[in-house]
Amino acid sequence: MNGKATSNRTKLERGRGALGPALELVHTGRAPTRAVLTAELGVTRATAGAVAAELEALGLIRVDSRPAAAAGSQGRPSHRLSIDEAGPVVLAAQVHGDGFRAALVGLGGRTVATAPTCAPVAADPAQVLGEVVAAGAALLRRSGRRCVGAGLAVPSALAEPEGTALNPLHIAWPAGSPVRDVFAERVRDAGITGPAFTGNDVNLAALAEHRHGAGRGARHLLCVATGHRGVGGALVLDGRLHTGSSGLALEVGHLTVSPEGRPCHCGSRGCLDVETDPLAFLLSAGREPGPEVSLLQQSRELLRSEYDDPAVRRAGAELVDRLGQGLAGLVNILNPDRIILGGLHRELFAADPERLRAVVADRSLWGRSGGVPILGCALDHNSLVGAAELAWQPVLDDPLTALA
Amino acid sequence: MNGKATSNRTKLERGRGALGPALELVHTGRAPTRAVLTAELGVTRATAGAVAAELEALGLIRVDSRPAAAAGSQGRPSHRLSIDEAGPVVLAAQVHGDGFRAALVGLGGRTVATAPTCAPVAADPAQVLGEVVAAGAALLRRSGRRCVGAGLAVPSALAEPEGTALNPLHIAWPAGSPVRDVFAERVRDAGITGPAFTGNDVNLAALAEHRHGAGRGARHLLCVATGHRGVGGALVLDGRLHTGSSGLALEVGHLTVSPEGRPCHCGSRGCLDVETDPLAFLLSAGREPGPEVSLLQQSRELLRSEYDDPAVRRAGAELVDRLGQGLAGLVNILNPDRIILGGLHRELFAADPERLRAVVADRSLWGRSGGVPILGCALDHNSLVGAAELAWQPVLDDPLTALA
DNA sequence: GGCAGTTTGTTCTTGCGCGGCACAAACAGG
DNA sequence: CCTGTTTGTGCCGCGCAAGAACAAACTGCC
Repeated sequence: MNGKATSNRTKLERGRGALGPALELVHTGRAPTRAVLTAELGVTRATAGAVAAELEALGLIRVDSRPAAAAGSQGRPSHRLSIDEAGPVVLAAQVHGDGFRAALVGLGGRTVATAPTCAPVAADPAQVLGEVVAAGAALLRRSGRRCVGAGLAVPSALAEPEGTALNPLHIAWPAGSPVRDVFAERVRDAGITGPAFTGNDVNLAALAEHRHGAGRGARHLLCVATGHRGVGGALVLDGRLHTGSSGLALEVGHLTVSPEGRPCHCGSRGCLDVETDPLAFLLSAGREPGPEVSLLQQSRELLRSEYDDPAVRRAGAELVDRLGQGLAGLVNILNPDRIILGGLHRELFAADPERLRAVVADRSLWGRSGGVPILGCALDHNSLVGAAELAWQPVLDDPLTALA
Repeated sequence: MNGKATSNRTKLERGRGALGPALELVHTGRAPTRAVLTAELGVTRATAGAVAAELEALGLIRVDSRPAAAAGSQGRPSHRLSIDEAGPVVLAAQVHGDGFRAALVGLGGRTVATAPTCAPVAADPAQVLGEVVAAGAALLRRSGRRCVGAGLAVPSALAEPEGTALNPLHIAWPAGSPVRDVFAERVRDAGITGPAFTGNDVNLAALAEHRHGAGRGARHLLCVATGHRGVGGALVLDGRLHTGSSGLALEVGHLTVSPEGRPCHCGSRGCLDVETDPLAFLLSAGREPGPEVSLLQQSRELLRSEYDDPAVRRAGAELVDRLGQGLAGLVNILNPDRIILGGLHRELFAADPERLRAVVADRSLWGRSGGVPILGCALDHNSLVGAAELAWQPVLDDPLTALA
């Protein structure tokens, strides 16, 4: 007993520097066993063992002594690594046009508990954020698990480093609301431990897809999505979100994709925003948008149930062509190695994948030689999971300090 | 004597990990003294001293024991750090439409020796690169200094990771020429020690400006330049060139900047390429481009000597407006914290800086709140210096290994 | 000129993270 | 049951850097 404790002490004091990278490997599913961890970290088995033991001692991961399923290869089977199901969680929150919601998310991007969506969103950010944090705090109390931080996804560009919402979309918040500070304050007031972070929803969706979804393994990942009105973009470079020097990067909505197109409030014509969002789809298909459900839902319904209608089909093809034009422009500038589409763009793409791929390849320089892989997003609630990623980041960077 | 040698040994074996960062600080002029180095590295004085001593022992920098000029502050003056003037150099080479040339470049971006420009550029890359390497080798022999690598700047996008020239501009090389391999081979054959690198000239100019020129201190630096025909772009993110996943990033020439504009070979109209290059300027000013000197020289001459002519002035303003439109589009996507212009764009900007600044601020989202600083490039031969940076990079990353 | 105060350089000790090695453990196959 | 292979563990030592104590070089004041 005593000897075991002593050896544990020894282990605990080793491998501090590699702790973060090791946890990130387990977190993103790239280190299923200790042997793989050893190889991925490029360290000795002794160091990897010490690191894994310390992460286990911190309650973050589990090291199975007996490998459940024997690996097909010969030699001694390696210990299986997994996220500790009883480990800490983070509070993830999202505000969007249809309401707001809170969830608890563990390591590995696993949603542990979700509160029902609340609607509508009041005009006062402080009130809404207070309610969503309260919902999260209730989930936390019920779960009895430790909380190490909180993340919030908002449908607005955020000025960096202030964290004020520049253009809240589909919610009646005033532009310039200090959402980052307000959220942090509400989190603190609710007695939730750990730091609080706020990010743009499309950026966070991209981050989540990169770590746990359709973007895994991509070096330069471009995400483009349209929800209700307008188009959002995000870029993950070498595993890190690129938000630009003041948080305004990837404002892709005003790329010109149709010189003769619809007028846009920006003063130009044929912007991606007004040519490829759900409203543009409905108008192109000759439908009158109704007020009862969201434009996105109406568009989805149209695409699903009336795709036989030539007008709908033609409208879809038109939007795909415009979207392809915009993506090609982005490809020429950013040269990503993968593109992920969200919202209506994902559905349009799914309806005719080859058309979009062809347009992008045709309009981008040297697109013929290869072509960028295009995929639909693969995660449910990816903005929520992305918000959780923000909160997990300090733990991934330095577990010892973050959990101290 | 013996004691001194022993203490030197001790110093030499310390501070290995911080060696690269320290050299980079001196290289980029951010560590003029040992005290500043200590602060920038965030280490103790002892460690910084050991690092500086080892870099001096490697022949890379010099540590002046007596500070030349007393600093205005009180306390003991710190030892001055400088690049060792007798230290190693790298071979830098550049090929462009008007010829090719070789130079020797030391640390700190200082050009040590330059061979005269040779013209014209033959159609065979192997021949041209053989000649330019031979010119560099001659410089090396004459200088008697140690060479630790070679870098080449070419006017073409390079496919990564192959290093083949995709679209050689203004030189009669076949598309797809394996310039990186050919250059490396010629360098090896000439008996030049150290690895050989090849990059796009605009990218390398951006890198040089970031480290030694108008881009110093910028986090996200965007460079746009026009030489003879077409427009090139480059992006430095957190000190590293962003070339995209296959080397094709920042192909900015086909951004639409004038929907009703001139037709472009890409099939579209009003591309940045055909609207803002020297040919566009001459045509807009109503001048017939002559064959005797380059389009860039004709444009510069026109701008310098006939700026009183209303037609020239109007043409300049038109180009600035188009360029501003393109830059605004890039700002919306990349959100850089500084923009540097090269070639004719620099001259047009210098002729009326406020006009371009106003257009960019007006056309970019939230441009009013701040506005991106725009500057002309500040370095002579920035592509050449950038090519040298490529060759220095291994030394900056790990001096001990690179010089072994 | 002398003295206090400040900043920097140097030496020595200490700690600790990790590589390397030897050995034990767990599997497959003959 | 033995061999070969792969993985986990305990132990040693090395290299890197922090910290403390001291020396050195300069400013400003008396």
